[in-house]
Parts: sequence; structure tokens; C-alpha cells
Amino acid sequence: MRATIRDVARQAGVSIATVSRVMRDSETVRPETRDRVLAAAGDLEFVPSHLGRQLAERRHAANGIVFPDLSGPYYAEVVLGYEAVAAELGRSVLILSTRGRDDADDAVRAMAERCDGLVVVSGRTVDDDVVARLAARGTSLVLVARPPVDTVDSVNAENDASARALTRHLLDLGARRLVFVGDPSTSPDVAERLHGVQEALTEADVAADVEIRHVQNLDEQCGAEVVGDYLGRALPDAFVCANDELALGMLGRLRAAGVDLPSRVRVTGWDDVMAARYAGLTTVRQPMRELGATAARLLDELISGTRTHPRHELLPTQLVVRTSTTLGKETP
Amino acid sequence: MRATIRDVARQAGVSIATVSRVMRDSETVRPETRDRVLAAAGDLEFVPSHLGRQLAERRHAANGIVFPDLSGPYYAEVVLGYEAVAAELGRSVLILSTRGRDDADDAVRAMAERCDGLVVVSGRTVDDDVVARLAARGTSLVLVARPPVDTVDSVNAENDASARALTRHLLDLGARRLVFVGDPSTSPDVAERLHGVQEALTEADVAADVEIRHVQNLDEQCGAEVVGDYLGRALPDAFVCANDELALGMLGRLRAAGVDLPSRVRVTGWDDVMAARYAGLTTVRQPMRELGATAARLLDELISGTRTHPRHELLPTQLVVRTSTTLGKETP
DNA sequence: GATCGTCATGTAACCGGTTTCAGAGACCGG
DNA sequence: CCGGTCTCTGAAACCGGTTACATGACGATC
Repeated sequence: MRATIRDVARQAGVSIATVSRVMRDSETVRPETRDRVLAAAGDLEFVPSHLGRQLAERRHAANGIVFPDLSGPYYAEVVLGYEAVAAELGRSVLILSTRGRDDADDAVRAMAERCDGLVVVSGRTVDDDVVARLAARGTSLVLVARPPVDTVDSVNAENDASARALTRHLLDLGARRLVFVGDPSTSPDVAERLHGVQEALTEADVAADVEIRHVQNLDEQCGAEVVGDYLGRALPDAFVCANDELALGMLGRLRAAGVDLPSRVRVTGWDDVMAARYAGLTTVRQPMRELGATAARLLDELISGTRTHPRHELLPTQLVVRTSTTLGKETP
Repeated sequence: MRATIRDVARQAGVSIATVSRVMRDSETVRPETRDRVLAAAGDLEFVPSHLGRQLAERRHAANGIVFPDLSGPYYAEVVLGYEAVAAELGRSVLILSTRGRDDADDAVRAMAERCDGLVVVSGRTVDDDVVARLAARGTSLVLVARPPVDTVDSVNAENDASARALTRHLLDLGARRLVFVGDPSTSPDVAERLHGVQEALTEADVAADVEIRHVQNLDEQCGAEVVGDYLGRALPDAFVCANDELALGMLGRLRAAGVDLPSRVRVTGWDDVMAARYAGLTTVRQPMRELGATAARLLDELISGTRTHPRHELLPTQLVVRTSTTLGKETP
């Protein structure tokens, strides 16, 4: 069995209080005594138990993060940014993926019991009432890429401005008939993107319109299916997809059908995943790592009690133009 | 403040032992008493403290996983597979990324104090002596994608057979002068892959050779640089890269230089990341998720004491042929 | 009716730390 | 030489659970 604080105290001939003081060099201890304790601790290879310490301090020194999935670069980057900052702040990071878990709500609640606070990424993880109940219980919470709730901190990527920029880019290229691929009712992010597109069209001084094409999931297969539908009839000028995976699915199917891009049709995505670069996909880059990092900082403020009023951060995004819309100004 | 077991006991008019028994429905409690306790618990919204419980049980019910990075799909998938199985086994998962951390060794040791056991992924995370010291201390350990140590469990992906298959594939296509890109001294995985290539060449009934091209890092930039070097002189028949990122970097640079693939030169990678599919990269697919899942299961056996003798798992890999080597049998 | 076993529950020690408070000396000025 | 202050250390309570053991009630057995 590993040495405890009492073993060290006995060996050094002091009380456990003194050992505790030396280990966390809090109060003053006579150098001579300190040396004796340190010698005993080194001798016994004493490492203070986190459990004992945490119980006494009534804190976990750990943060949680809940996300739907880790495949695909989006969430992985968010988690990475989160972990980096949390570690800097001296906190461990607990992860919980809700994908394919039917007891996600319970799992999140269980996780909340093991952390000083947690971050919930994406609306596809747990229901709002779970979030509300956690918040009501006093759990420190930060929402990421999830519709803000007044009383709860949130971090989101800007959608509207980039959607407008993207749309103007397409209009500049002469595109007039757009098709937005994705279901705005599934996610507020998607709804905002669509909204930005529609606004840009309204503000434009040319006649242009956007059709909305709903899909089951935002994945490659659905993207391919959408292309299949359009191959029979006239292609629009551009497909504006709610995310990169949809767009990549479309690109693959279009290429297979021998449709030339960007002359016959243009395709855009959202996220700027790594594959988008190789596929030459015009898309919108999100500061994923920064989303996680910001969430970690906000959460730390909540936990440490530095701040009590909720904050809502909105991080900027950036249009990345590639060959799926124009050969003119390719960004490799 | 949240309710404790003593609050519940007082309200229900029983002792804390009885409450504990009800909460973990261990021993027999009279139904009537149980109902009283449950009512009180519900009333006070009592949730047993993990800290108290864990201290008493002297276990964390948490596992750790250490990896170098989470950007790029490789480690993310491993972590995902690990988390899924760990969650199934009722364990929380702590993560630790060592990238850009100069105190990685300490961080790993600190993490070990908070878990019942941990998985170390890749040799690029911490030194062998840290692993050895943890093992000596009795920490349950599983190594993933890291050179096996006799006494410590390990999970690795098969390298040799796939490297041979890959090489034979290139030989079949007529390639004779190969260049292996990557530094075999940095990682045993890379060394094994090179070894497989060399063996396949030796066994082949044609005259062929492989040159070894060392690189600083296994990333896209280095891949692009290697191409730059070769553009001046004669290109080999094929570049066999130690991973996909190198290969993708080469593909980009080759395409930019107007070199036609696969007619002028062939390129292969290793890992089968998502971008490889869009870049048409011939590569070797690793069962990344399964690596993580297997590690979680091995670790659970160690922690629960079901098994004491070390095991070394070797998971199969699979050659994926795409257009970077041949247009003949493209796998989309 | 005394003895015994069983069942339900309570008492108290324990897990390994932190922290409050009090006390023992050392030191100082008058 | 004495009272007061300061510095260092120890005793003990506490964090919130688990669990070995003790206890008491009750029914069964002879």
C-alpha cells in the first residue's frame, strides 16, 4: 500500500498537520522541520492522494466536456483547445461522447458530479431540460455551438456575416439560382447560415433566389443523394451546404457524373475540415480550437467565482475560397 | 449546500449506514425503511458524492488516456473507441494531450494519481522511464501504438504484412525505384513499415530498390519539401510515405508542379485519414477505433484484477488502393 | 419457556487529506 | 524578571461516503 500522510508524519516525528503544511507549502514551517518532512516523504515515495485532498477541499480540480462525436475534425479541435487551456489552469479534463448512447442525459448528470463545471458542445448532445436542471443545481456551465440560454455562458461561431460574405461571393461569380442544402430546423447554426444567405440575397441589387433542400443528416451520403435528385433536371448555379461533409459528398457524386466544377455548378461547405482543402472546397473556416479555449476560460471564471454574470462570446469566422466555386483566386 | 448522507439519514429517521445501503442497494433493507429513505433522498435531491464514495472505496472509477495530439483523425478515433468502451464499463475518461507541453512527464504522473489506470498512446508522448516508473508503482497501464514492453500490456496495429502488400502492389504496377519517406528511428511503427517494404523487395523476383528519405516531421510541409528536392532531378517510380499527411503534402506539391499521377510517379500513405479519400491516396487503413476499444478492455481486466499476465494485441490493417497509384481499381 | 438463528438496523472506525484553534517556547521591551 | 507578542507545531474536527461488527427483535425449535 502506498504511503499516507500519517506514515510520513510518523517517520518524520511530526503531526499530519505539519506534513500537510509542508506538502502544500502554505504556512510557515521551520526549515529544519520542513527538511525532515521532505526527507521522510521522499523516503516513503509519498504522493498526496487526490481523493483525500479533493474531499477536504470540496473541489474536483476537473472539468468536463460533452460532445456528440469525435470523428471529424470539428469536435476534436474544440476538445483540443479546451484541454490545452484547462491543463494550463491546472484542471484535468473529463470527456463524454454522447454518440450512440441512449442514456446520454444520465451520463451527463453523472459526469457533472465528478467535475467542478462542464462544457456542453452542440445541441445534438443532450436535451435543454437537462442543461436547465444542471444550471438550476448550480453547476458551472458553458455552452458551445449551441443556442444561447440567457442565464448560461455560451460560445458560438459567427454565422451571419460569413453566410453573407459567402453569398456575395457567389453572386459576384454570377450565380443567381442557389440551393441551400441542410435542415434549418435541426440546428440554430444552420438556421443562422440560411438566414445570412437570404439576407444577402435581399440586399443584393440583382435578382437571385434560394431554394431550400432539406436532408436527413449532414453527411456525405445525403449530399450524394441530393446530387442524384438534381442530375435528372436542371442544376442550380450553386449548392450552399450547411457543412463540409454534405458538400464533399456532393463533390464526389458530381465528379463521378462528369459534371465540371465550377463552370457547370458551384458548391460550398462550412467548417473547413482538412479534407475540404484537398477537395478544393470553398467553405467557411471556424476557429474551432479557439471555441474550446474560450469555453475553458469562461468556465474557469465561473468556477473560481471571478464572474457571476453570464457572458456570450461570438467568435469570428472566415470565408475560404477554393476551386469548387472559382478557379480565379484559389487558396491552396 | 447540497444534501449529504447525514441529512437524508436525519430526515428519514435512520442511520447513515442504512441510507448508504439503500443508495447502493447492496444488503437487505426492509421495504418500508427503503421507501422512507428514498422519499427523503428525493425530497432533498440527494446525490451521493463521488468524492466521498471514491475515497471510501479507494478507487476512482476513471481511466486516463495520454496522446500527443487530437488534430488529425488518428488519435481522435483512438480516443473515441476508448471512451465508448470505458463508458460501457462504467468508467469516466480523463484525457491528456502532451503536445506543446514541456512538463508532459509530470502531467502524466499527476494524471495517474487520478485514475485507476491509464493508456499511453504513441511513443511521442512521454519517455520510457516515466512509463517504467508508473508500471513499477503498480499503476495499471496499456500502451497503444508504442513499442511493447514485456511486462506492460500493449495494443498495436499490424505493420509488416500491410507494408509488404503495399510494396507488392507497387511492384505489380511496374514500380522499381521506390523512395521511403519518413524517419525509421523516430518510431518503431515507421521502422516496421520500412522493414516490411524492404522484405517485400528482397522476396520479389524482380530487381527493385528503396531509398530512404529522412524528414523532420511527418507532416504536410515536410512532404512538400521532399517533392521540391526531387523536382530538380529524376522522380522515382513511387514515394512510400510513413503516413498520410506526408503523402498529402506531396500530392499537393506534385499537382501544383503539374506532375501527372499515377503515370509519372506514384504516392502512398499510411493511416487512411478522411482527406486521403478525397485526395485519392492509396494507403493502409488502421483500425483506430478498435485500437482504443481494445486498450480499454485490456485496461479494465488489469484494474479489476481479472488478469495479471501481460497481453500484447496486434490488430490487422488493410491496403486501400486509390488513384495515387493506379487508375485501374479505384476504391472511392 | 429458554435457546438459537436470522434479519434489519445502528454504532463507530475508516478512507486520506485540510484547517481551525489552542498551546508551547522563543524573544522582546520595560 | 515579567507580561506580551510572535512563530511554530499539534490535537482534533471535518469533508462524505463505506463497511465490520454489535445489537435487538422476532420466530422457530426443542
